[in-house]
Amino acid sequence: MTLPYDISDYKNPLFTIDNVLFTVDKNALKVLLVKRASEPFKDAWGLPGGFVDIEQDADTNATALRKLKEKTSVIPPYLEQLKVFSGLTRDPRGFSATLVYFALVQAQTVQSFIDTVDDVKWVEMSAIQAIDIAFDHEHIIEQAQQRLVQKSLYSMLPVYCLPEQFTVSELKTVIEVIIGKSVQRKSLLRRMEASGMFETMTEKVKSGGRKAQMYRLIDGASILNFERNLVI
Amino acid sequence: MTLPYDISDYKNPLFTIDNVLFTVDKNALKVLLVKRASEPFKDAWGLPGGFVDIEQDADTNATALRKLKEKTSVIPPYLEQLKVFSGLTRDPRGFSATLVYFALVQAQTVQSFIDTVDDVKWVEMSAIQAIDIAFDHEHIIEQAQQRLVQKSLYSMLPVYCLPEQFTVSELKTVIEVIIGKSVQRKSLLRRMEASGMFETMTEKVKSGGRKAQMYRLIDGASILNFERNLVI
DNA sequence: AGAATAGTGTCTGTCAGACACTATAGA
DNA sequence: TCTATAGTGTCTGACAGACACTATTCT
Repeated sequence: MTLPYDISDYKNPLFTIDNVLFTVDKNALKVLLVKRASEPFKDAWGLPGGFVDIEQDADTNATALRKLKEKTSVIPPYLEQLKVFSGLTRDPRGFSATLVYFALVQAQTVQSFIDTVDDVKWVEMSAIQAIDIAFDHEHIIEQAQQRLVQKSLYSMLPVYCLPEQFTVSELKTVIEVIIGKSVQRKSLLRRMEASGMFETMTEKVKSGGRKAQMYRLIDGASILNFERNLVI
Repeated sequence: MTLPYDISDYKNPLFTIDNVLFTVDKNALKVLLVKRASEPFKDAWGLPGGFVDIEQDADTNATALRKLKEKTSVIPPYLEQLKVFSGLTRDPRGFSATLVYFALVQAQTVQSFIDTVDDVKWVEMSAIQAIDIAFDHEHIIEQAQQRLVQKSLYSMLPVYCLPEQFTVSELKTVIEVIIGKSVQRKSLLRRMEASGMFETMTEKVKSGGRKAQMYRLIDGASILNFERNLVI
């Protein structure tokens, strides 16, 4: 089928994909940064991303996942669009628009891979200011963090920073690290029960005191949005 | 400053902007559609949008507003990104990505302009299926509606479908049309008071019974997100 | 037994829903 | 006065926060 159109007829803006991949590790929220190998901002740290490969990627989600897999060896269990950042001045090459995705992963599953390369690293959010960050990526990371905090107040999104099986206390800690405030264990349990998203394992795990019940996300369960926020 | 890059080095996807502009008029939620003047989908109805003009638009928001102004003569008081829809098959010209914005406007302010042209019209959401809609725009409109409903449960966003001054009953009606469920007047008043977003006018307005208090958004007040949803 | 962590019972506070009540305006 | 709409008072219900209490495991 030949159509009388050609993409190159239009002067398209530079269109890219970037990812803000978060994890919680050792009681800190961390973001994945990549050392830029080429200009602009060569040798600065930036978000993992790149151009859509229209031969290879079914859609922009596929691009985001492909780029994340390249840098971490893993497909993250949670991915959603944050927003598009655009403008004339954010990229020295001219008008650009970058579609930013926001993703979560368990630190453990990617740590060993990242340890083998030196152009990819986890950076604690509290240490971001000290790093030379490319483009407007620092601003983008802030926005992504705000979204993560907000969603963690009305959903169980933080489970994606945990292994498949986890205890209530582990979930509690991850949430507290993300939202920066302590949460009542009781409130969490009520929500876990009400959501119907989780199932209990038959084995319990030792934890320094009484053995803890293990939970896991039920296969295919989608993240439920609660009708109230946790109170900050 | 010359850099060793050229946008045309990369085979960019087709990148466009589309708008889902909603209003509430005569107890119905309506969306603005435009008759397509050219292929693909010539003569079908679609969302108002087009290409970024990198000479003219400061960013993609500017593109969205420019396109909306072209079709309605008005800059809508509320605009936010919905999301990017992308893929190989959604546009016959090849891989495409469209950044969709979601906007609200008061029906009155644009009605007289729209009446003068015949390629722009408001369509009731309940009548969408009966219309020949271009691309995946019907799917996009559904997603936008879901977002509008959701946000209307925890914010006063629907005020942007009203004139500058309005009564509690008017706001109540607009919200009920959007979320498709009745709301307690008392709940609304509590929220209006608690939000601090509104101020009362000194004059009241007649309404068939007792005169009603008029309210308006305080200048520069931003939309507050409540911590609970209205219950559906 | 003592320390540490897991888990429960239950009271309070906040705010949405419900709905009866009062207030005011026009016919 | 009757009807229509505006606006208030106040009870209930859902659910988060607080925190004391019990349970279990290890040393």
